[in-house]
Amino acid sequence: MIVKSEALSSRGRRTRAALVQAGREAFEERGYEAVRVDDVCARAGVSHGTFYTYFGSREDLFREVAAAVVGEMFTASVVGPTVPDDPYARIEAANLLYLRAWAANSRLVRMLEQAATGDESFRGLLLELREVFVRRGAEGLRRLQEQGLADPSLDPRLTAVMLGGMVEHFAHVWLDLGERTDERTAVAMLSTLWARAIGLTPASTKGAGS
Amino acid sequence: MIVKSEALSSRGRRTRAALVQAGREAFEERGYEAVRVDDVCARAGVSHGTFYTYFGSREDLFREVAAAVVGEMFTASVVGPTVPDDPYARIEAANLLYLRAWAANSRLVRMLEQAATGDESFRGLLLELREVFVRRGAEGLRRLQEQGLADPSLDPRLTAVMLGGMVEHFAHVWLDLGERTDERTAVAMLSTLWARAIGLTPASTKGAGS
Amino acid sequence: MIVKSEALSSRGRRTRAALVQAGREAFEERGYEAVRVDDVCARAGVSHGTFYTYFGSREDLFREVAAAVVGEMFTASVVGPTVPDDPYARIEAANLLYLRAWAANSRLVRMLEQAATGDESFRGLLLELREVFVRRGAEGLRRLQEQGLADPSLDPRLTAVMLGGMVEHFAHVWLDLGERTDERTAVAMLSTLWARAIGLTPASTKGAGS
Amino acid sequence: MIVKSEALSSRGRRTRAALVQAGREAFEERGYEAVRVDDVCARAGVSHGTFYTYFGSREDLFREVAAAVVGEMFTASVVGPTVPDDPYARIEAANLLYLRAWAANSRLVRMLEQAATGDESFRGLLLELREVFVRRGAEGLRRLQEQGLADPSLDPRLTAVMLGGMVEHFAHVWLDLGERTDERTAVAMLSTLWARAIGLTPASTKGAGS
DNA sequence: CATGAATGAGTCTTCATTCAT
DNA sequence: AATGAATGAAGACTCATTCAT
Repeated sequence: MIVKSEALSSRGRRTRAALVQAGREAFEERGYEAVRVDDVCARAGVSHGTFYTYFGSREDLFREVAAAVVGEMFTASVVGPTVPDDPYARIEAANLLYLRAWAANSRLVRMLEQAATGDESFRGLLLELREVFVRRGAEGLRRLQEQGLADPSLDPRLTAVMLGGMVEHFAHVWLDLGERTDERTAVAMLSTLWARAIGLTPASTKGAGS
Repeated sequence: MIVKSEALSSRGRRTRAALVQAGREAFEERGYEAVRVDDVCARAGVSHGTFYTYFGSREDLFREVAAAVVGEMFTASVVGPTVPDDPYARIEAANLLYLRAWAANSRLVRMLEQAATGDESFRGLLLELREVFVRRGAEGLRRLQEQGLADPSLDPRLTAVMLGGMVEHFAHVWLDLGERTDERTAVAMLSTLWARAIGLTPASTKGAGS
Repeated sequence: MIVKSEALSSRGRRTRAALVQAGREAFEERGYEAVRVDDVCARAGVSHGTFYTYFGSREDLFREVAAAVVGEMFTASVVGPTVPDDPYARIEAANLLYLRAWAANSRLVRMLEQAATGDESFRGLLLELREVFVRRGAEGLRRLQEQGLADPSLDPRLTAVMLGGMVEHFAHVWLDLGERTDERTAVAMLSTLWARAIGLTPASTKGAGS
Repeated sequence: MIVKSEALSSRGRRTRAALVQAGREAFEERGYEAVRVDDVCARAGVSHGTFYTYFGSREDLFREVAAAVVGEMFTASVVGPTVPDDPYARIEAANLLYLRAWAANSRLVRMLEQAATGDESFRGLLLELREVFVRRGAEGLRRLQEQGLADPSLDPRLTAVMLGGMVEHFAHVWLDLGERTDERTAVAMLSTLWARAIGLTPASTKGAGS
């Protein structure tokens, strides 16, 4: 049972939003299983009875948080209007956004993965999230192939899954596991590897070593 | 409190091993948090009380299981004695083992990652696991660089982190999230991308598209 | 705290009546303990808060509903002005009304019995209800005894308790437990048994078998 | 989830029996809804965790108690080997046992009725209980009819439902609602009414008034 | 060593009731 | 009068862990 915001007074909307925000922070900090409904309530400054006015369970809250996160990732990773002309620069721009999107929500996406293990609806959300990123990557590659700038023999989808996974995974290693690099170096490196892997032709594929 | 096998009678050793095996299966199937001590005992065919003869807690059991898994991954991923001469073939051989190692234990490693979130010792184990794979990858690259076969400007460690992550992540996507490919194609693709990314020079870098 | 109708505006009276009616339906359908104040409010189309404008608690509402039911049963079971001359016909007429009265409120009277277990005031109401029916039955019998139409050795009160109980109980079995008969047969049978039991003398005591 | 006695050690059996007994007393005293699992545990002298070793819920416990009660009623109401020759005496003997059986368990049967409202399995148990008593009554009547001792036009089942209901209901009124009579008078009266109602012929149908 | 009964801390969840608007 | 957000007491249930046998 989830009570949607539209059905609420402004006070209700505020309380609900506070719970979602508190939940997001709590999940982020402690992990899904470790979060108690009461933790969330305390953080949001409401009694635990109030929680159940808006959500039927911790799972319902997480569903909401996860949906918000996925939505944000979609938004945040759209390459803006000023697309560079240079293909390599375009890859780099995409990777920067891509890396930031995953990095910003690394913990929560991991949680979503856990949750997806036992719940079909979470699994659906997760697959949807991946699919958007994969499709974008695949389309980018296909365009380059059509322009004769990338190896036409590569399967766009599989390539996108793999190289996209490289970025996503690096975001996790970087932030959650403490691999030490600065963003600039990371993006340069990811982009170099990506560009070379797809056989990007122009001279723009320069080294990006340490 | 963990009672080590060495201190036990053969009957005790058998019971203990049954618990570890049962725990491993249970964790694999249901995830860390969802596994009850009783589930493990039932699966192992012993009473609850017996569990505490050997392990102080569910966490202790998981520690043991995780250590076993990590050990197996180390062993399983060592490229055998018949190393091919061809650098690309070497990369491919390594990727095959690498992919299989991650795929075989994908779920448990994910669990270890969760556990690492809240527990330093699990974090240590996880970092150790990653470090071994990263170091191997980095050394392989360094060797190629020294032989003038790979781009010398690439930072070996960071490259290994990223490309290794690509393989590891693909194992997860492939097995846990149902991305549909056969192993042969996957390994060919991963190896192609890897080889190109590091600028492997010989003609051995052939296409591996769909 | 119960706010009586007299003290209310006509709008208030309407709201109050809606709550009583909704409560009656809810109690009937789901049983006392299973009814939530919110169910009643939803059914009455008012907010929870409003409930407490009129009633201090669910118990207060039930008290009101029970009183209404008891009142109706008193009214409904009064044998009308056209009393038949024939004693058997009179018994039959009374039994018909009696059966209908209990049948119409079977569930609510059962609830009242439950409530009476733990609350003196409900117990009082219940005893009052029974007493009215018992007294009526006893008086009927006494009149027949005085007229020499019924066995004078029967204790009127105890007989009324028992035979009245037979009717009341049958109403319950019939409606709540699904004993299958039609009303006509049931009334004929109850009346036959009743008439014979009190030794009603005239030839009017005809059979009423299947 | 109910753990059956057979699967338990003698200590377990004792604990389980204590819970059933405590539950029975608690239900009897306070009514189904008012009984807390903790009440039962306290009464049985065990922690509330222990309760769940044997029963999955309060409902499970009640199911067990109810089954025991129904079983006892079956046993207790069987007319012994020394059946009197006289039909009236037989009716009286049966009514005595019948009245005692209902009286001894009046409260619990009422509870079973409540429970039957919302749960099919309880409803089944209740109907089974009633059916046994109804069938016995009906068979007794049929035998008398065959012997030419009772009105052959009466439908045995319906008659048994009604007259049996009279006894059952009187047990309730007598014990739970405080109708004041002694057992001897009650049984005499019930038997007289019963005998006359079915048109028992012999002279043995003597008055039983106050 | 193995057993399984017992324990009780920890959580979730419900719902009657209050109260500011 | 009516609303509905907020409250928190009350209870159900789970499960890791202990311990007597």
